[in-house]
Order: sequence, then C-alpha cells, then structure tokens
Amino acid sequence: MNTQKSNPRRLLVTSALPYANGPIHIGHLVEYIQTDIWVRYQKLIGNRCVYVCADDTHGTAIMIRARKEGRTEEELIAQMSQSHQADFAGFDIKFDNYGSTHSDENRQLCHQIWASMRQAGLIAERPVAQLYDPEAKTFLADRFVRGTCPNCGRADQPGDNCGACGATYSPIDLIDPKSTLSGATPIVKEALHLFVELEKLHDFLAQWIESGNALQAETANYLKGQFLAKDLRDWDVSRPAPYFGFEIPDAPGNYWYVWFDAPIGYIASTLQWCNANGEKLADWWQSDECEVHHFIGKDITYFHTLFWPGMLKTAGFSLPTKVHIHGFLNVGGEKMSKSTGTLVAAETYLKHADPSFLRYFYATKLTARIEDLDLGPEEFVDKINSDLIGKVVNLASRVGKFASGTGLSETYPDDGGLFANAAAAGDEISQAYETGDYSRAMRRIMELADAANPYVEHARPWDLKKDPDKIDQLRDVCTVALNLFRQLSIYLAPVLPRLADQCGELLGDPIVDWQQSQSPLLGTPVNAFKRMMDRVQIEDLHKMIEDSRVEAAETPSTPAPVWNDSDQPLKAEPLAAEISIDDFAKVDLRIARIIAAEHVPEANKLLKLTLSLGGDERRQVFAGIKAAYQPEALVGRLVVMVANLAPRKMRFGLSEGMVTAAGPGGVEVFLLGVDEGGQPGQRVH
RNA sequence: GGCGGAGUAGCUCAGUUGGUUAGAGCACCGGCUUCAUAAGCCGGGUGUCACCGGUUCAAGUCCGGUCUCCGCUACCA
Repeated sequence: MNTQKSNPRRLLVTSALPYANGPIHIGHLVEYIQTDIWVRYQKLIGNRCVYVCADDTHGTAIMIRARKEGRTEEELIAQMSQSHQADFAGFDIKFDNYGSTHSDENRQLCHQIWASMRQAGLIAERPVAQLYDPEAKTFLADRFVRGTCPNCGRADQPGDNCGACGATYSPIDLIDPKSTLSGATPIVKEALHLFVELEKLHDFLAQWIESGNALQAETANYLKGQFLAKDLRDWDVSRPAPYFGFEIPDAPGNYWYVWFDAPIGYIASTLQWCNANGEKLADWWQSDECEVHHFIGKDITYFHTLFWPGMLKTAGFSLPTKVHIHGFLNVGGEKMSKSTGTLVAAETYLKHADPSFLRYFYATKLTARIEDLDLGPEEFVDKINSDLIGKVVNLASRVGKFASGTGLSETYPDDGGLFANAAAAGDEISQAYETGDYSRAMRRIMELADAANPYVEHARPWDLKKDPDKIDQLRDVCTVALNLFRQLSIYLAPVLPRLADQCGELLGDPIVDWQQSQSPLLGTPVNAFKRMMDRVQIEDLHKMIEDSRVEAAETPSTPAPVWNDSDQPLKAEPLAAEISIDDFAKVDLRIARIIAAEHVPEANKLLKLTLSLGGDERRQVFAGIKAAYQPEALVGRLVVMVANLAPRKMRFGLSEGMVTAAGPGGVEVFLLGVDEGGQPGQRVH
C-alpha cells in the first residue's frame, strides 16, 4: 500500500441526499459518518478528495407538508437544509459543498441529462390512471390513500398493500378509498406520464454490473437475479402538476419525479463547488482521472445501480467507480422506532453524549459488507470507556503532566520496538480504511494501544520524577508514551478529528498527514495537558432514549394527516342521556377472539361468529356485519363483546351476546379492535 | 418459496491458501500499583468452533446434508 503520495488519486465522494422532510437521526448518521471517515482518510494520505452532498427537496411529501404548515416549499426546505447542516456539523461531518436539489445548477443539469435521454430515444409517453384528490387538488401517491382491502375486506389499509392479509394491489382497487390529506374520496383520473425505457440499456447495465468492481459481489448477484434476469421495466419519471419539483421542459404540466433529479444533485453540488473554487466540472465527472464514489444505504441500491448508471452513461458522465452500500442501524437488537425512543435525532444525541463516541462506535461496527449494525447501549458504553478513555486518552493523560515539564527528547529512546511495530502496522490499517473495513482498522489500532500502556507501567515515570537525576529518563519515557499516543491519534484521525486536533495542540504539531505516524516527533516542548474526553455513563444513553421517546410523543408520529372530521355522524345520532358510572358498570364488555366465522345462508345481514373468552369459554353470536366483512378475514381477530347481554333466541339460533361496532350500517360497519397485548376474557373498564 | 449472510468463550468478535495445546477485547475472579479521568499492570479459559456425515497423516477452515437466526425479495418501484 502506497501511502507516499507522489501520484495522488482524484476522488469525488458522495453520501445519499437526506430528504428535506425530517431531521437527521442516528440511523442516517451511519452513512454520513462512514463517508466522512473515508474522506478524511483519503485527504490524510494525500489524495485529492472532494465530498459533496445536498438536501433532497422535491416531491409530494414536501409539498403536502409545506401546505399543511402554511408556508412555501422554499421556506420549508431552507429551514430543513439549515437544520441538517447544523446536525452534520455537530458530528464533525465535513462536506466540501452542501447543496440542494432545488438549485439552478441542478435544474440546468436535469435539462441537460434529460435532453440526452430524449435524444437517445429512451423516453416513452403513455397515460396512467391514478387516484386524484379533488379537494386537495392533487394526485395521490400510494401512501396517501387508505381504504378497505379488496382481498380480505379489512378496513383502513394502506394504498399499496394490506397490513392484515398481505395482499398487494393498486390503490385504484381499494374499496372505499379515502385520501389521508383531505379525507375526500379520491377519483380515478388519467394523466400522461413519461417513462424511461430502461430495457434499452439492459446489455450495458448487465455488462457494467458484471465486469467492474463497482459493486460488491453480493449486490451484483442480487441485481442479476432480481432485475437483469428479465426485461427491465420502464421507469415512470414524471408526475403531473401540482408537484414540487422541476417542470419538464418538453412536457409542460409535468414534473420530474424526485428520484430523477435527486442523484443529479450529486453533480449539481459538485458544480457549485467547482464554481466556487475555480475548478472544471468535467475534471470531476467526465474524466478517467477521477474516481466517483457513492455511499448509500441498501434501501436505495437499485436507484444507484440501475437508473443512475443508465442516466450517466446516456448523458456522457463518469460511471461510479464504486457504490459503497451499508446496512441499517438497529438499536438494542431491534429496529429503531419512535415510540420506544430508539430513533434518536442527531440533535437529541448531542445533548447527552460526545459525537466522537458515535463516530468511534460506528467505526468499530462498519465493514465493507452490507450488514445491519446494532447499537447496544451497554456495548456502546463499554467500548467507549475501555477503548477510548482507558486505553487511548489515558496514555496521554498519565504522562502529560510530567511531559510539559520535560518536553520531548532529541533522539528517540529505546522503546522495545513499540513505535516501529506500530509504524509497520500503518499500511494494514490504511488498507482497512481504504476498503471500508473500519472495524478491522479499529481492532488493529486498539491492539497497538494495548501494547502501549504496559510500557508506561514498567517505566514507572512517577518514580523517576522523584529523583532529579533521572530527569533524562523521565523525558525519554514521556517521549515514548506521547509518541505512541500521537501515532494512535494519527491512525484514529479520520474517525476522531477532535482527538487529532487535541493531540496536535498538546505537542505543538498539527496532525495533517498520515506519514506523520511513521516517524516520532522529537525535541519539542509539550504544552500543558488538557482533559480530552469524559467517560460516558449508561444513564446518559437511557436519558437520550427517554428524551427521544418524549419528543416523539409530543409530535405526531405520522406525517400528520389533516384532521377535518365531519360533524355528520354526531348529528345523525346525538348523544344519549347521561348515566352514572354504576350504570356503565352493568355492561360487562370483554375482549373476545373470533375463532370461527361463517355465513348464515338464510340471513342477508348476519354472520355467525364463535367467540372465545379464553380457556374453554365460548359464545355464539350473530352479528349484522355481513356486508362489511368476509368471514375468513375475521377469524383470529380480537373484538370487544357485550358479554352479559341476555341471550336472545333468533331464527337461526341463540345469540349469546353482541359484538361492538360503529358506523351507519351496511358496508359502513367498523368493528372495535383491541391494541396489541389485549387478551380474550379481559374486561373493558 | 427464491437469493444472500451468519452460527467460534457470558458479551462483541478475529481466525489468511487445512498444520502444534483455537485467540483478542470486554465482563468476571485473584494479586499488584497509584502517574492517570474509580484509570493501569500481572495472572486466571473444562469453548462438544450449531449438528451429522465425508475427504485427509491432519478440518473451525474443504465437500455433502440438516437445524437455527437475520436480511433482501415474492411480480412494487
């Protein structure tokens, strides 16, 4: 591995563009920290490296949110961009340029790339039927529609698939669809859409994926099996007005889908940087001399490995040299969630812990593979306290006070080969950074730190200090310990830039080059030692999670549907006369599980249900819900029943209770459900 | 169901092309030390290397099969 940069590489590096619809959280940070470490490493070894990013600002979600908050999209995205950049800065993530997809540069590049694609004959047009909200006056993406599943009859399901039976469908197939924006019933409306005929690039993409080393083998394999094995589908890249984005120049009234202009934002952000620094875009995006590296999460693999290369190829830009794909973050072994508070906002983290800790922790977890990583609070605390505090910082701390009196020796003393050994490990550590195997790099560095502390122990500087005749020996011990510390700080500099700065300050020699790790610093004074890091407590993390949970509870968890419920239901059935608590107590409501449900052939409204109250307790109940529910879809569900209602003999049999439901009747009947955890037989109080 | 990954000490993991008695860190126990941020040093491991079978002088490592866990995917971009 050549760390002597007589011939530096030119690198253009990106992280995925964060969407301007929410704050940065610790899950996002995996990627930005991963990228920032790589960039800092490249700069440290002397490569020419430019790191660009931008806010991803377009799309329906932004439009809806701005509308809801009563401000313009531009105001919303400006504020978001500011907040994102503050979050990144708080974690020492340092971009060379941070732009926006809503920029002149991006518009210009979108036009250019689009023209190339038109010219290449890749664009087709055809009508698409989509649900349209006549009140909000907008077409509805799948997630803005809810309705009854056409397969199982379960009410209030998302627009693309059923949460109950798992069926997938088009929102157009939903029974009784409702817009989550206005509550209105959407209508089906046709609009012209523009498509990229990706299949025309099939051979090129297959060859690119196969041949290069731009992708990990597992990703190439995934793409081959999942997409390239059959014809590539046309990619719908337009959205009809209204849409917050760029209008397509040769298709008035249509806008580019956010995923068209988002990756172009990489180039646009680079262009901004070029303009500000007197550079030429072509040197970075149209030159074989420049490598392009994308860091992304596994969820957006296919945008970056199919569409994006296709766009770049068609428009004559460089293809990605490498797409670095990482997995998701879990917390405590589980998916992050707002309700448990594990989805911690960057801002919230910073109130409770040092950003360097998260950077280091992620570094110990990251490899070149697409694996999810887990943040366990105990493991986090252990790693930080024993590695960073106990091994690395402590090394400086235990001789710092002596050293400011002695300074560093003129020649490097005998240290039993510690420095030379650690210097020799530089290439291996360097290689681990280069390949994205930070976990390996951290492990090697900690091995070096492990070897350094016994040296101090055996040299006993505290004894040497007591004897004025042994000042030279004391200086030598300090020289060794601080040089070993400095070596560690250099190796850790990509991960812990603050520690590198502190080390540079202590020794009066800034860390700016990986090569500094190869020779000791000698004959210089040592500044007064300043505390470098504080231990982290498990309570800090618990508080962080608790804060996060409270925040989530205060703000609506979903992108806030508009609650403009009609007053009709209440008018149709006014409130009943007041009753006492005792009156209410007479009604024994119980949770029951539907263990069987069948049609009653002679009845036109009834279903015959068998309810379980747990154990062997069974009730047969006839319920007038036939028009609203398929029997098969009911089996297994928990419902609320009136359990002490006098049995009533009906034409079809005895009904031993009543299942509670709301709604005017007919198809409009809605069974009362029970939240997770409720058990048959429990009383409703 | 398909594709991919993983299973090694209580926990997190390392184990290069098969080669001594399978390792590290943390945790835990004992001793020492006191420069340092209740930091440090020394010592302490009976682990069916998930299971079964095979190849081999030799298998954590190679081959076949089984089980478990995870991720992606299931005609959606």
